[in-house]
Amino acid sequence: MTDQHTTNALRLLQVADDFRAGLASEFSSVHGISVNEFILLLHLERATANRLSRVDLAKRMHVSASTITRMAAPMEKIGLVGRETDERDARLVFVVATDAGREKLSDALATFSKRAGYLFKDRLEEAETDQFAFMLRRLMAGTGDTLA
Amino acid sequence: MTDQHTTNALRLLQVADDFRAGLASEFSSVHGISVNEFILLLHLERATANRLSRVDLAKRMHVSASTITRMAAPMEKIGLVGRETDERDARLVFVVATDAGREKLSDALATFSKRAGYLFKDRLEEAETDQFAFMLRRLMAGTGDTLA
DNA sequence: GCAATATGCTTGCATACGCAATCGATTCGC
DNA sequence: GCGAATCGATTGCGTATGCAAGCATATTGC
Repeated sequence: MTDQHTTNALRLLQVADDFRAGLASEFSSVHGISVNEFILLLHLERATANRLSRVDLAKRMHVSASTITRMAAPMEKIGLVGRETDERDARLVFVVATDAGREKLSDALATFSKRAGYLFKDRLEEAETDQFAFMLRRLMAGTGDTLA
Repeated sequence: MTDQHTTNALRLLQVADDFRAGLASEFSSVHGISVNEFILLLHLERATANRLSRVDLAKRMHVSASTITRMAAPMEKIGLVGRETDERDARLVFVVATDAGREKLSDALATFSKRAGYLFKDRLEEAETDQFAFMLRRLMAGTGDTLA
């Protein structure tokens, strides 16, 4: 009826949703940011010059460009990100991480790693962890501009 | 800097998001339902008597009870689910899959399986697929009432 | 038994998001 | 060079969702 691939996909979604839900709760109460804001900051950190254009961010995050515009606005207001323009192309508006933004990311990343530890530790052997990483990387093949 | 667990969690979210995004697109255009509506139907199918209370669905789906109320309304209107009450407890309102709902689920499940195939086929060996399933199942330990 | 508490569901309000239209800026065709 | 097409960003509108309040029903404490 349901083949192994189907089962795996269902489990993948389930595990990811569970993890994200727990993360959202702790991010909200401890760091005052959403998971998507965390991911936005993470993309900025890993980008050259700590900045990315809005459409670039949108593509990487699977959201629309308008979402980036609206997500960046309050983050600008509280000083997590700034705004820069391109000298060559006046259409581009970069989102750039500020020092406060990088610090917030660092704090949130500690929470993220802690919860990642909860998820994997005691559930996978060390060799399995490596193998899991290897398999996930292959599943991401063709996905450009990933975070990990 | 970022340990293996952190990397794996990031990749897990990334792969799941990618898969969900592609699925949402095809579900919307081909079957006229959202991914969450599909998952709701899937929960009903796997429940005894093809029905679940709203709070039960909410817990399983990581959404609030109000979301279930609002999600079920249009699905009732187009005949995918029905409404039943409990004789013992008048507070309970069950969401129950109709024949049309089960048929819709069956169609959507074919699409789901096809895309699951795209994701895993040619990327994991058969032995790895089994191992992936095994690892995912351990990662779900403690998560009650799963779909797979 | 009855008041107090808990539970299930719904609804008002606020927030997050996508799509389509729009505007300004750039690039292309010729 | 210049009009046409393209591209990046923003905004209006509709939809989806969570939280908190409200309401009806059950359960519990005494």
